[in-house]
Amino acid sequence: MTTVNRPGAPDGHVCGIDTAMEVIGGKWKVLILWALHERPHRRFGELRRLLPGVTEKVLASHLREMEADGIVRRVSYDEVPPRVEYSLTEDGRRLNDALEPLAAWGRERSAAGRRGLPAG
Amino acid sequence: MTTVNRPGAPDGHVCGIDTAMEVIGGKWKVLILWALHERPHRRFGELRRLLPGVTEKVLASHLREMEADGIVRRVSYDEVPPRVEYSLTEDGRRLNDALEPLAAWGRERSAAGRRGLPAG
DNA sequence: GTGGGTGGTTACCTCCGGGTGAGCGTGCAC
DNA sequence: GTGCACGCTCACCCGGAGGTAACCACCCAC
Repeated sequence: MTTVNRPGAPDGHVCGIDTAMEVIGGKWKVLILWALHERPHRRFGELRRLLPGVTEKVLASHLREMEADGIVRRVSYDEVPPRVEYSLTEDGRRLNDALEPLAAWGRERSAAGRRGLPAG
Repeated sequence: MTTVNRPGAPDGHVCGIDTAMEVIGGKWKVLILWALHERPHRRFGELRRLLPGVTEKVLASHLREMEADGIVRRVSYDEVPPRVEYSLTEDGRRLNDALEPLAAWGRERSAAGRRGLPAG
């Protein structure tokens, strides 16, 4: 998603931002990242409860994509009932760190109470 | 877009990230931000040429939204032919700064050549 | 046997962000 | 009067991300 066909970079990306945007471009991905950052080794149902409104299908596909992107690690234990644990990879942790300034910006904006109002 | 109805914050946001994600959640918004960061006071047609593939409609609506979000300033000169200049507000500049680490992460990832491959 | 909890998959369907193409209103060049 | 450049706006359409709901396999508690 959000792939921009643009010359200038071999992979069609302009400035690294859109590379990152592709990775975090799912509706719930940053929240998953956040949940996994707060505490590593989250289980599927735990994540689902932490993200009220997400459906199993979407959560599962998001996690698959993030695993394929190398930012989430999935460990499945061969038990009954089945147990699966998700955690951040090193790359995922660095992505989360890179998101912190953005989060700070958002928090500032929320604190300032502006939610679509023109800036002063 | 990407609005998550979630308790815990008065505005339905969890951690500031999704506040930011809403603001930059358009297909071309980060690129507009980038173009406006490289040089302030871009004209409409200039931006269109800088973002090959964007349509007038989408560029216009993106700019309107960013203006409403207070990160872009729009100055219209009453001339013929009409001239409109776009620039970043202070908030927009800070947003761009907050995006830098993310861009660095993306550049690193591009440099590492991984584009969806599992992490090693 | 019925229900619950585990972590999914599958088949549909909805919704809206974004793409397409046209038109507008002005003045200048031809 | 025809066309162009500018910076849009409007009406329409499409694709895909995401939502809905059912189902699967397993075991335990009742």
